[in-house]
Amino acid sequence: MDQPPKSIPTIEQVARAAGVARSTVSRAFSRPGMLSAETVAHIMAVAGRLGYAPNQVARALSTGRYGNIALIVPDVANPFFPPLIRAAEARADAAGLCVFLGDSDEDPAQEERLTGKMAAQVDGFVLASSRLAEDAVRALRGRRPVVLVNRDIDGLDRVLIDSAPGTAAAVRHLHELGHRRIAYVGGPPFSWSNQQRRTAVLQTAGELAIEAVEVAAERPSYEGGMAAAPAVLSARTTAAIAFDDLVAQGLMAGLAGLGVEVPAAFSVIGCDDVLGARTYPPLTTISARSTDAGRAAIEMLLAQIEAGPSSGTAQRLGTELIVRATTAAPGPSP
Amino acid sequence: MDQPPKSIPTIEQVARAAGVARSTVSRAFSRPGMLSAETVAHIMAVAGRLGYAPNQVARALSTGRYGNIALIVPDVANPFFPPLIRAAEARADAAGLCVFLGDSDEDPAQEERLTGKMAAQVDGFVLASSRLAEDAVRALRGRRPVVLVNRDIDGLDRVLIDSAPGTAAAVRHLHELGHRRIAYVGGPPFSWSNQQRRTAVLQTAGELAIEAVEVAAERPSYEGGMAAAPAVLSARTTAAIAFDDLVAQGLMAGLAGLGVEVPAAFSVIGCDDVLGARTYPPLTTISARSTDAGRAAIEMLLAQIEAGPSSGTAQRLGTELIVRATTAAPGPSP
DNA sequence: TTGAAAGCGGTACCAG
DNA sequence: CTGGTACCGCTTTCAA
Repeated sequence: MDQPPKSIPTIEQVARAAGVARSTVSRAFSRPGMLSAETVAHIMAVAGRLGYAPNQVARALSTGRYGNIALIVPDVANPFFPPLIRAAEARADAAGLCVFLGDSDEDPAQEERLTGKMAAQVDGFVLASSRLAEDAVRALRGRRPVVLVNRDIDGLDRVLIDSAPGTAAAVRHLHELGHRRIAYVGGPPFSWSNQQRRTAVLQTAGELAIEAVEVAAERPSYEGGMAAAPAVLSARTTAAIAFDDLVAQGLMAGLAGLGVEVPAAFSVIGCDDVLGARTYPPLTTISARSTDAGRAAIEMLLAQIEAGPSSGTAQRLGTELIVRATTAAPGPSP
Repeated sequence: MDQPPKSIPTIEQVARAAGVARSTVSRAFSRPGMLSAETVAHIMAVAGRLGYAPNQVARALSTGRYGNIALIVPDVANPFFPPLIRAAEARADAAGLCVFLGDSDEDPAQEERLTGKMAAQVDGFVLASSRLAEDAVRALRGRRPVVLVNRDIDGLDRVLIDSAPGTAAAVRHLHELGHRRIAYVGGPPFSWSNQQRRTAVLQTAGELAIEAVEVAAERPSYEGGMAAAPAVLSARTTAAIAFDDLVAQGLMAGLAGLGVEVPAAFSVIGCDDVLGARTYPPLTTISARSTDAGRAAIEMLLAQIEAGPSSGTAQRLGTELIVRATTAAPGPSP
């Protein structure tokens, strides 16, 4: 009983229904200013009634502009990315672009496959936390406009979430509370973000003349944070700044399992603010601005698509400390 | 010093250089079996020398097959969706398709805009928890293959995560623990998922002859759950099943704020298992299988793209209870 | 086995 | 301001 899917309306059908030429309909959509207001209104009404939308593929064929962009992330399920994706999507949509999403599964080869497949139908790429080798990125940007997020390659447009200010504020906050020996529970050693945070902790601690020790979380995950709890304690610290919120959350769980109360006996600070105030107690953390990053990346890409290859600008997004309830003055030593 | 991008070769140039017709070149690439071996070899050689590759967009315009699909979700940042998106992406990618991601922002109008924009460049749609009116969905499926996730429209292909078994198991679990009066903290009244969970709670409670009261969370969020805590307590229940993990998490926070310990004084069960074991204590919950749902949806869509419109199959995914640490025998009444 | 030509759905130039 | 028409690059009958 199924109707054969009635084909989607074309510009021709709209033109006929509206009693105008195809070119007029085309103009109503791309350059309405060229037409009289009534004509536009009439055409739009007819188009709306028919459920017409310009066919991007046909348009692309004739203009060489695709109206699509690609967004590649290493792992959609990592809570850092969804807000970024959402913001990028929204901004691109506002500019009339459709978004291809690619998940590289943290794998450079996969990322390269994806970019290759998509390059033929997009006007540009946003690569978030790209795992690609530097020359692969450069090669891609030779074909299409590219914007990087949290990856620092000279000569390319990029938006960098600079966690240094927030991290420094976190160390100061701990210092003011009275902590004199703190831990940094680190993430992936070669990650740009990790290096940045680590450096900020060490440097600020140095300036304040307090001790900072580094404890590695074998993986930047809840489990990794949990497993780091004993090491953090045995390092005789009274507070820890974690690579990200997940690690912080795991650390809190590990601490709780060891009978150490947060924040009474130990203070914890996360990073990225992906958990909101949803932990108990609510986690003090460093803002990540992934939403801003997503939007900014699209804006840079749009500019590049408009104006041609840019000389490669780095846009830095500041961060700050969000004090909630996992930090307090150091308690009696455990 | 940038070379002006040397325009990429077209089929026409290859044809001329090879001294054959365009159609012959076309066949060399799409149906080489139709040509003599020498012709093919010759054309391929010339094409190789010129660096020619068929233009996908032009090909799509003439064949009507795009090699793309669209996936629309109400909110990328809702933790239920990323695993689904990830799985769908992976499955589609394995089939050689690129995925457009759309975020409807919970808004039917926006969802309609997105589908309209994408319809002209995709071979089909997956609508997850679609907010579209039923006839809008039907209209869309009139134009393109469509698969629904967690939306039950007769005659359409759909994959439904059936939380009834898991929910029933949750009620039984509570009953075995000794609870005799429990609460269901509900979600959006018209949501298919909510109705299903609510029904399962009420029915199973009836079968076991225990009392179940419904408490509405004004919003299916952490805050909503938190705000429901007083109501849950004043209903004199000793345990609650929440619409989803976020609500459960909020409820736990609300309870903690009221000085009620979980699970000693009150038991809590979530739904969807989006938090893993990452709450403290780890949340007992009902599995959601969103990963399976994402993969299954793509598979149904592929089948539909291959074989033409289906008669509309519902694929149901079972669920089960995951017992962690937020449930225990009822404590002394608060 | 190969060539010629008619689209696919738009855009943009050229008249009027 | 609007209509007519030649493309965009490729696929696909239809003939030869």
